[in-house]
Amino acid sequence: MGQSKVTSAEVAARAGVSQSAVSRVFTPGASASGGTVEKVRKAAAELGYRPNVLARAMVSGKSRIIGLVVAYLDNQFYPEALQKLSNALQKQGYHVLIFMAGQSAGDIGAVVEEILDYQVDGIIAASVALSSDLTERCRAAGVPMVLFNRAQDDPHMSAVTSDNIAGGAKVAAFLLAGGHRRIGYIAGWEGASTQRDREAGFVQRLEAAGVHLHAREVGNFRMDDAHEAVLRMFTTDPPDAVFVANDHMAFSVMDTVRFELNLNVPGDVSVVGYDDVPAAGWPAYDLTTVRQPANRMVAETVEILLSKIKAADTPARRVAIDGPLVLRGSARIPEGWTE
Amino acid sequence: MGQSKVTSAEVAARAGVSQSAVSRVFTPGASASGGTVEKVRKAAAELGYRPNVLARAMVSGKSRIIGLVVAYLDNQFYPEALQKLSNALQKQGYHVLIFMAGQSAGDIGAVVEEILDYQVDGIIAASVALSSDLTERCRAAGVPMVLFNRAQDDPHMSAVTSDNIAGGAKVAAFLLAGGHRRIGYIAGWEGASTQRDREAGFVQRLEAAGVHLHAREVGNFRMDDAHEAVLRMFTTDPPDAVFVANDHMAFSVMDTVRFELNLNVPGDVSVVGYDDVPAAGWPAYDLTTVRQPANRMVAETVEILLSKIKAADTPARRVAIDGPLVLRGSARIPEGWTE
DNA sequence: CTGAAAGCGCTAACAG
DNA sequence: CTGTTAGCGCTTTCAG
Repeated sequence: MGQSKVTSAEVAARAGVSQSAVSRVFTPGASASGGTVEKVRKAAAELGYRPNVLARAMVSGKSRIIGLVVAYLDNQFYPEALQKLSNALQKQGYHVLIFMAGQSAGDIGAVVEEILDYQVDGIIAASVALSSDLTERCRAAGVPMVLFNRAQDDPHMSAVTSDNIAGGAKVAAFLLAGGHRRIGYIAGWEGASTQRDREAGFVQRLEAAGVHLHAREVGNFRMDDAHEAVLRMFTTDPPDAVFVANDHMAFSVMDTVRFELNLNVPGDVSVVGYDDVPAAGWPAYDLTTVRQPANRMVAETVEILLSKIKAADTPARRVAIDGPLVLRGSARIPEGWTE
Repeated sequence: MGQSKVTSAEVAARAGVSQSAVSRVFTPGASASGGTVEKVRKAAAELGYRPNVLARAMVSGKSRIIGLVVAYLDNQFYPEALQKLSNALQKQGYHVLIFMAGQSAGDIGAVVEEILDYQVDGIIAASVALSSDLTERCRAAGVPMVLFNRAQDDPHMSAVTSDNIAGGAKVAAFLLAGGHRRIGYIAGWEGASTQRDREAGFVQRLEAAGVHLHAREVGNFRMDDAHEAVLRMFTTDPPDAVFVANDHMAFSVMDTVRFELNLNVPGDVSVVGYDDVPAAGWPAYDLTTVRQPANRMVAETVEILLSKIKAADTPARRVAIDGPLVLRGSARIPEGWTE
């Protein structure tokens, strides 16, 4: 069968030029005369030649592969991000090698090693926390990394998130303005910076108005945990509003409140989420939520990563992008509220 | 900086053996004495050595990379599949290089070429149709390919789907048993084999009972198109049941029927979907649907692909896996119905 | 079992 | 601009 694998040498032979001439024609920073280019292109086309990316990677040291670590694809925010990330990178001539990380921290280490084995040009870690020796390992290997939708204390680690503190504060202000005073919070996984920041911004703003959190339960960013959490929260002295750390859990919260507790949303209780995933806009939920500006987050991530790839000495950047509170029907809207 | 990139030669030097000895220790089909293995492993550990996958790929001709082409990650079925696919492959020592395909057919060609450039060991095409010259191109390149959740007429092309014809038939039988006679169908994108098969199985079973499709509109597997489609379908002589070609559209259909048409589901109209994505089980939709057995589909896909990689002469296989109709609350359940 | 040697396909100096 | 010459880091004969 036609195991075609055409090499540059074969093209060279057919074009009557040297092998390196062929290489030059296919190398962006080229330098070949019009005649050569034409002859080579013709021969290449006839033979169906395409440069072997791996061989190129070996010698150039650039694989044009970006390793992407992801954990949960269940939360619709991630597939969306993955798609945008992949598209943006593709547009720049890079491709994404996917690594599914288990939740365990030890597991993550193995995953990073595997990534490094592929000589990736960079790593994007979405929704995962890296230990400091892991980040050190990457630095040692000379592979830039940027955290997506998660931040870390290490100032040398680039990270792109939405402005979770401001987001949490917005929700607090909104709920307060709506007249809510018995406000509950369903937390995400406590190891996540996003969870901590959303809660911090939220609580701070509440406290600033002299309002204390009425109730707090942990949902770990999981629907089932969120389900249990709401049930606990409503057993005694139910809140009149609940801020849920992400939309994914908020759907479960709304369903539980409506169909198990038989309460009306937003009549009996207002629900606000975070992310603005597609389903938040579906009429069945119509969830008021803080939008994570995925497009801008992706653009920033790609830009930071690529500049670090181009110049290793580019300083780390930590970006928190502001996202709007999207007003929908799951929470009472204060009269005259505008933002 | 510690651009560590340790090579096998360095390990060899430190271990006091030849470079090829190091290679053997790290090559599965090895053959090295216990002493050598130990010395090498020790030196490698001390230096933090790991074989360069790309270099290995160059000489061995096996990159252990699988190219995955995907189009829509909006339909939750795909992220789920991607996750399972990636995990299963990872378990076998392979990794997934993602390629987002635009919808245009010409675009797909470019994507496949790019994939080939990476010397992938195999290709999984999810939810995309390949032209025959493209499949020919892959065959010529000696790269096996299997279609996931989409089939093609070409008998030489391996494909894994659920049994869409049987699934469609199940829905028809169920709706008929429920006493429905004015049955509508919202089609997916007509270029998709899944769409055609689901409809064929559905209509055949209906016809067998002497029932004609009451109405038919096209939703293209898109929520917005589905929205328009339902609206059209209900303007005159509305159906009392609707089979929607996938869950993704079914959510839009349910929302439209409930919140725009102010009809009751399943009171006024039964709705049945296809896929059984996570959201179908959420109380807000509680969608009766045909389950696509993702785990088994993934297992089959991986198995077919890997055996083709191991032995190029492995014949193509076309698998259609049966999935159950999952009974929930969006459609009237016939009395005494059991399946 | 082990080392030496020959490349995989390509890019990057290096002289012309 | 072009051809020649080295390798990238590794696996794989081939002798020993």
